[in-house]
Amino acid sequence: MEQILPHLDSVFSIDCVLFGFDGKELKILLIERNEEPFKDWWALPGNIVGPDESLDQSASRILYELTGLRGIYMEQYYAFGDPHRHPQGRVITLAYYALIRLGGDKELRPVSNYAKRANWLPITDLPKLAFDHQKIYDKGLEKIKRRIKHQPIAFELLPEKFTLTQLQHVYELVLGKKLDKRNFRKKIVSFGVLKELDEKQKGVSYRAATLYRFDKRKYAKLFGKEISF
Amino acid sequence: MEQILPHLDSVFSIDCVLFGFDGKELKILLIERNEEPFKDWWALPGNIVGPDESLDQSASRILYELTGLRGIYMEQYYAFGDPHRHPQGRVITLAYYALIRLGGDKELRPVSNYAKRANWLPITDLPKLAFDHQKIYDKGLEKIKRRIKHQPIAFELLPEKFTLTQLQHVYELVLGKKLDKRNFRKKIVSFGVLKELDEKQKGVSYRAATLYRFDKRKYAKLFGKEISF
DNA sequence: AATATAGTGTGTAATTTTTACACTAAGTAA
DNA sequence: TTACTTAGTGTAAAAATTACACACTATATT
Repeated sequence: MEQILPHLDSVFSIDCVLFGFDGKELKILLIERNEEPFKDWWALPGNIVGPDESLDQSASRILYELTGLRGIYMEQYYAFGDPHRHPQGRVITLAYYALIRLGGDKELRPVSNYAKRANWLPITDLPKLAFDHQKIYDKGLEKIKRRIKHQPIAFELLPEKFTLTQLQHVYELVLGKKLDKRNFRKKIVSFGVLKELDEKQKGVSYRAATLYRFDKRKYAKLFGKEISF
Repeated sequence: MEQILPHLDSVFSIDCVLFGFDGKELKILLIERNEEPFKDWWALPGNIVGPDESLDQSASRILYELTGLRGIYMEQYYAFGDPHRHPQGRVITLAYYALIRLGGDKELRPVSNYAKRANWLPITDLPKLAFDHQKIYDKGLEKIKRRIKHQPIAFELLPEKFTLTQLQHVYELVLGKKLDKRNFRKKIVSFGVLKELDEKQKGVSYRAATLYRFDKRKYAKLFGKEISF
């Protein structure tokens, strides 16, 4: 029923669960709040949707403002709207997730005014979160667990060139279980979306592994066909 | 960023894609609008979220108001928020779907004021829809196509007691393709969530089929394990 | 130069799952 | 009794999944 537009007080926000991978651990970006309510608590970064933005644009802007990153795969996954989720009024929030490779080159642009600091914290040891952010995070993790089985999102967590072992490591962390090396390789290669490079891994004190790259062109051709883990 | 609650004009609505099955066709419930904009167009039923409702509660209320139905499996699936999706202002809408068995017993309670009429229309022959409702519907259909492969939602479209042929018919309509009878039966029975009844189908002019019922208890036990079509 | 170390990279057999496919049985209607 | 219509069933071939172990290579250490 959209033909009547009453004058309402309501706030619509976006919260982001930014999953980061540094080669070792899965982490999420949290901010330490500097204002009431939940002053000094850790919270998911989020912001209010502007009047002239689409939701995806808004999510991209928010991600950019908080991290300086652009061009990251992001997707909305759930709306949270319990009337009491925010102590100061009705705030409906739409959750997005993003997957980001951490470390090395680009560091995060320091984050704004409303937070004391921002930090990447390992998901294995998260603090208590403000508002219903634990719920939002839980649902986000659940979502990427499902999605990594069917869509090529694991590559977003890795550098452009990566080894099969690194890729397997990402799958294991997200799915929360060990995978068999030979079977993993067989399957992931059989999808035909990896390009084997001539290059080898550098800087390791053991036999260097072959580097691969995710081949977007090949993946585009497969579209419609489902990958399945 | 939820600590500041500015005074904003924004409207948050819910639109429902109600899929109905009458034993033959898949249909959705549409209303014919009686007011500008899009007067005389067909549109998805929807309404504005009340200030003290959770989103799910709101969706249930809206479904109830529009159809008189309660206790229906509903799920939110996507938020649509293009700034220009509504010609009169910013309206962000959250889409829900519901699956309903039509016909026989309970008829729809006539629907309110803002629509000339409401009607179940077969999805094979839909009219042009108001606003971005075609997009909302498309995404909804896509969603249940995915979901019917992994979750027992097909049963919501059928009466409590149903035949395997009817069940197969539902899968075929939703997935949009023919399935092999023997393989379908083998698989669906192997999930172990159907209870075979002593009863037979009635009122057909040919051999009557055995009736089955979806066994929620058995399904609950399987939880965690994934069904897969 | 020899050795220790640590991760890379590979094949196969057994099992399970999926697919393709056609006829008889049962009930109703004429 | 016959015609009609749908119910209900099995098997063999192909494909996918699983479980499983060792030799190779590069570097670091002595």
